[in-house]
Amino acid sequence: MKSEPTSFSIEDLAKSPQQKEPWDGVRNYQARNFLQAMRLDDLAFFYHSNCPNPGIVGIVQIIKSAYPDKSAFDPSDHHYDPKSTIDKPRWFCVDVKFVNKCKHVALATLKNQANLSSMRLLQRGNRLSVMPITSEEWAAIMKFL
DNA sequence: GCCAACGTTGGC
DNA sequence: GCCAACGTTGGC
Repeated sequence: MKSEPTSFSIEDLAKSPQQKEPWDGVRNYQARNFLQAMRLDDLAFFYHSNCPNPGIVGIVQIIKSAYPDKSAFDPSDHHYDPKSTIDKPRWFCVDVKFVNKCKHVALATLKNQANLSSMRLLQRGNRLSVMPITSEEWAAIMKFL
């Protein structure tokens, strides 16, 4: 799960009440589908994007599976989408809980790993803010921590 | 700030 | 349905 640290960082999540937040504002169909594929208690890496040192910075846990994203209903919200209604919600979010901050694993480090070359995060033109990871990739990255 | 990649919009 | 225009993402 990717976030720009200037808008929401792993530190922000750690400082949140009960260290949990809805992961809302996702407005891409493919990313939405990945959110909906998440299951209660799944773990995810928290990735800092669009910053001086992009990379994995921590681990979060899904503590509530996909439910309608209220920010799409709010006209004053930056992520408002009039095409998403309470009766027919188009966008969804999950709740994530802070698990830990980990050693920073830089994007460059991930790119240097031969066994991670097929990682979705590393594919050309990837722009999804939420994406799946294989158990093999997860295990390989855990060895850095 | 630049630029490549990609998604969305809307005219036709 | 095609495609140009535009907006966004995100590494560098």
